[in-house]
Amino acid sequence: MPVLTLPDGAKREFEGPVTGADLASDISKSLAKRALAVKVDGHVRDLHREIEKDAAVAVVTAQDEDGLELIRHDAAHLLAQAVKKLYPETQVTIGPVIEDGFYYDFFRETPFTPSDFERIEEEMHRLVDADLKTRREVVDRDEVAKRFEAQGEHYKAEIIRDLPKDEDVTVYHHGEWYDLCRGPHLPSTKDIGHAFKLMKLAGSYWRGDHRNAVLQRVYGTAWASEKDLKGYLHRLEEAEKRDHRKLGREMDLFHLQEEAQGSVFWHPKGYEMWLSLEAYVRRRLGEDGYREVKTPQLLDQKLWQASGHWGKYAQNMFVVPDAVPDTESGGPLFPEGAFGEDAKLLAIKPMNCPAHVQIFRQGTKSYRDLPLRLAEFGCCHRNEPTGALHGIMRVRQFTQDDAHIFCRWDQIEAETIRFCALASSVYKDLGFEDVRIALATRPEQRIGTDEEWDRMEAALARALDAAGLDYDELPGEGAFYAPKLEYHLRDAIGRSWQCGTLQLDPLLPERLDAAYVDEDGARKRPVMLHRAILGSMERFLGILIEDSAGRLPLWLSPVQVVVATITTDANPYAEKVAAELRAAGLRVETDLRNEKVGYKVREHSAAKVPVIAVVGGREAEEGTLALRRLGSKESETLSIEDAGKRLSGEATPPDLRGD
RNA sequence: GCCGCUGUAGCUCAGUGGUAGAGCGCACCCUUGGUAAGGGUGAGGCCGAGAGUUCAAUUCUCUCCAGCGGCACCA
Repeated sequence: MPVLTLPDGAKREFEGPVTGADLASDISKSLAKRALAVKVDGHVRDLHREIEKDAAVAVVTAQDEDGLELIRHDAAHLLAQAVKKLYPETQVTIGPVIEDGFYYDFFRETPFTPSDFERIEEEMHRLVDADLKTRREVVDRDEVAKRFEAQGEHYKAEIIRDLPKDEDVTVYHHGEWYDLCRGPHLPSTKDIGHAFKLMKLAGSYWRGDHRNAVLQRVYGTAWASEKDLKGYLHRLEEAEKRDHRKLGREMDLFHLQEEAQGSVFWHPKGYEMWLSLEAYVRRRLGEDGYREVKTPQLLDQKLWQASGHWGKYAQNMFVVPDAVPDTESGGPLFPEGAFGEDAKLLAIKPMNCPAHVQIFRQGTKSYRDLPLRLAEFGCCHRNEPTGALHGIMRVRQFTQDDAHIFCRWDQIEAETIRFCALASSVYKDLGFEDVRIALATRPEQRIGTDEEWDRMEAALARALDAAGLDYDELPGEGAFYAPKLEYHLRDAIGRSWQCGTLQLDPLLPERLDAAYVDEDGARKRPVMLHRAILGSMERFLGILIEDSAGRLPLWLSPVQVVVATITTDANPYAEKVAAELRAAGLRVETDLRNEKVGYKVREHSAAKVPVIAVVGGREAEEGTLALRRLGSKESETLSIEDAGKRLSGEATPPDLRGD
């Protein structure tokens, strides 16, 4: 006699075993119609499986998170079913639900093309209309493995062999087709509905390992209703509009070109933005006890060998021989052996830490010098795989807002608290309110004793607690020598970006022989804290552009005001206005072209100029200007002086505001 | 690096086995117009690079390069 407790606390008793479907129709007719599955003690189960025992239950519909997940999971199956029907030689593998949709990985000699989508989608719609009922079957693992093997489904057979031995192996039938699956599933293909769409095609690796076979991945999206699907497609369009590569071109901020793959050409406007951000961070660091340094780009291979980077990361470093290239003989550019064992090789720095240790090592350091905070807007090069490059977000040359804090073990906690406070304040100033912190702890492959790891992890965790910060733990994600903190920022359209980091490092001081003299006169090793707040200037500027959709806060806008004239008669007055606004500290351009003001407004609005000051005969006579804010149709007439005061107030960087 | 797609004017994109087109932008002229496109004229292209097939290749084939989307990577 199971007693089932509904979400509202109501209890229902049944004579004997009951299914989710029975439960739904017992509650209401309309619910029975909409029921997709049933949640039993927190686990989603097939609607037609029996509930034997007392449990907390809830009927799942398309309106629930769980229901949507089921729709997407079934849509993945539907995709596989359609593909198998149209292309029987294809082997199926896995098809999980992902954010906003699903994918399915297939193995196939001839790749799919986007033009296949139409056919596949058509077949999927047909299968939905066919209303194929789902049937769950618990099967014998060896028998079913053989069955898949016999059908040439070698990947499925491999999956079965690797399933945990204590788990039931289940197969789901949708009409004639069936697939190995843990479930649960919708009662029928009809319940998937028609709000799905195949989106894109990509290569992937079997089991995510690049040494394995290449699979064809088909991405799709699926929603509870046509309206939701449309909304999603609309959101994608909106995200495309804020693509920093597109806005960077439209706003004339930067460009990229073949001859400097993965490195950014910053245009005057883009660099204006960079300089504003850099100046802000420089002030914040200066106030917080950091000293800024500048270190060499090219450093001898020997230093990278000593630091340990050569062994582990050489394949991502740019290396040049310290030899004169021979461009005249037509033979090899460098003499034989220029890259050999005894050659002098220089590497362009991929990071700043070894160089900062060199500064620390100059002269004898006392415990009184600690903590020593060395900051650098360090320009680094990393030879990223070509496939990883992406606009200015993932580049080969980038500038980190890097710093290294050299301190004693007992200072780690205080330094971490201090860093967390600074990072939070910077993110807030830059408009990021949703910031998540993660503590990445000891990985499987690591050096050092468990006691040392306990000590390091505890220090970070204590610091976070002391700072009153919530954090998630990321077990196993730490560096091989120490744990680290990661800051993840959520942007205006909900994407998450890892920016800040704080990484403990007892190893590098050891390797590069950094030491200080302690109170008792003994020579001791400092600990290094590698830390960054923005991460990379390039990437962070990209994030700011996308987060704001190009509508940057006034203090970061490269052009803050455009003074646009209505007729050329007002040009001299416009020059006067521009000069006075510049004198008030604003970045101002004039638009004196012989064009209609509507045309000018349109153009500067498209270029995301935050303020347009329109001046004509009336303004010239009165000594005023008409301010039009980006995104507003209203304009406001002010005297030049008032406008200058007000705008320069608004354009003050957040850390310099009096309020 | 791997898989797929793409590469035509500054930008967005049509198009063709017989060496090219639009819109926007740009230049010049007319227009002096009050808040998201006034009109006219004109310049601008080794159709990503190399090889092959062909009487003939921007178009078909191959190789390379780059971009895009994923995968893998991200100290």
